[in-house]
Amino acid sequence: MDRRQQKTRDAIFSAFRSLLSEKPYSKITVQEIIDAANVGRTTFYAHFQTKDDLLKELCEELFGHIIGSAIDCPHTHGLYSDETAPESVFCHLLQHLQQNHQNILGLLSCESSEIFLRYFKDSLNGLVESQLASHNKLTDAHIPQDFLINHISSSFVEMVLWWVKGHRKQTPAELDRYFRAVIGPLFSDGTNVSSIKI
Amino acid sequence: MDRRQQKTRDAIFSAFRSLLSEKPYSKITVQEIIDAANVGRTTFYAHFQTKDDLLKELCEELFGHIIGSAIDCPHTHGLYSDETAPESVFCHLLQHLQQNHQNILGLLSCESSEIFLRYFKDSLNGLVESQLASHNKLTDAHIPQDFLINHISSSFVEMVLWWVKGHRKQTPAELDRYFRAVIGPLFSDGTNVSSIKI
DNA sequence: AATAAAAGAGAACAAAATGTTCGTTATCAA
DNA sequence: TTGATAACGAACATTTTGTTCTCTTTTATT
Repeated sequence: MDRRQQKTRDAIFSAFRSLLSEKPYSKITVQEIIDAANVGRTTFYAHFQTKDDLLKELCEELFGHIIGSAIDCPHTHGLYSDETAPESVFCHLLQHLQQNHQNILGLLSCESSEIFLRYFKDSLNGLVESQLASHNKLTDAHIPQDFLINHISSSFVEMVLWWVKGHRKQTPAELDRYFRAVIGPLFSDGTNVSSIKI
Repeated sequence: MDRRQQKTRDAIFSAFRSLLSEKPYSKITVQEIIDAANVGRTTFYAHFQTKDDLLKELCEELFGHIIGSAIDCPHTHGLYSDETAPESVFCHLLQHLQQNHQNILGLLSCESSEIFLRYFKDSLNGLVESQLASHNKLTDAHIPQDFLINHISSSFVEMVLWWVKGHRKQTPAELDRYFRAVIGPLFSDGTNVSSIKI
């Protein structure tokens, strides 16, 4: 790809994210974006059809990468840790999020966070589903599988939101413990809230 | 209040909600609202400062009422049922939602559902907090109280969203069972997913 | 029934934002 | 070096917003 294209694209993304940290998505105009990015109006519309299109492409870039890292990572094994698998997928995700990866947490706490959270949850659903399939330890009390998937990924996303709203006072390991405390009891291997290691 | 005012207000709300079921909030113009409501432009701005203001007032009317009904209802007792309290708060809420109360479920599944879900969750947080206070059976495994409140109300809201997206195939009682199955184990009274009555 | 006050209708308006077109200039890859 | 491509910038029609004005209808009160 032409260097100029990539440069312009990056400048627009950067300006857009900077604006998102200041004001809600709906209040941001194309004019503001191109002023901040220092590109021409024509250039913007050559890259993105609309402002919505820009937002969509940003989401895809961010969450495609973050979930991809969790799936590919060889250190993660299953929903939560045991002797053979020292690190849960979720703990890995939390660490990855905290390592300021393109400041994804900033976007999750911005005024337009709903948009990003929706993308985040949709991305997570696939991950959770595959984890449930490989760790088929569910206590089937006639609870639908997709209800559980939705419950688990929603809980994770909402926990991350709670975390960033509260200025990230906890470490990823602590958060992982909270998460296992509320999600762990749903599995049949005896893990219980009262037996969580602290 | 003058009948004309109430009539106009209702017409605008009604038109707005009808439009929300067709297209996302951001694509709805004031012109469309006043055309559908059959009121003049001046009239709209006499009632609402902006389109955002209209949305806010609609949310307040809807969720203020729905949560108020849960708090006031004498048949609800605590987070989940026992012999002396045949109906949980959440089951009552679900029934109330299903009784097509101003079609609140339609709004929770519309293209702009994020907005309503946020209001819904914020309203619920207060309710959950009061319930936790009166039923102080939490297993305190050094898990912050506000984390749990967030987890519970988020789980409820996300369950409702999952429900309406799946065309409401379950009854409120079934949903209540699902909810207690994933939330119940967090309490110290011995209720466990494997002991849930089916 | 008469009347003053309040509410709405309808047209017109400026301002802001959108998305497009065109000719020109700068930069890239070969 | 040179043809191709990307960006610039100015101008433009269009849409949406929010306001202002005059005129008409409805309401509550006497």
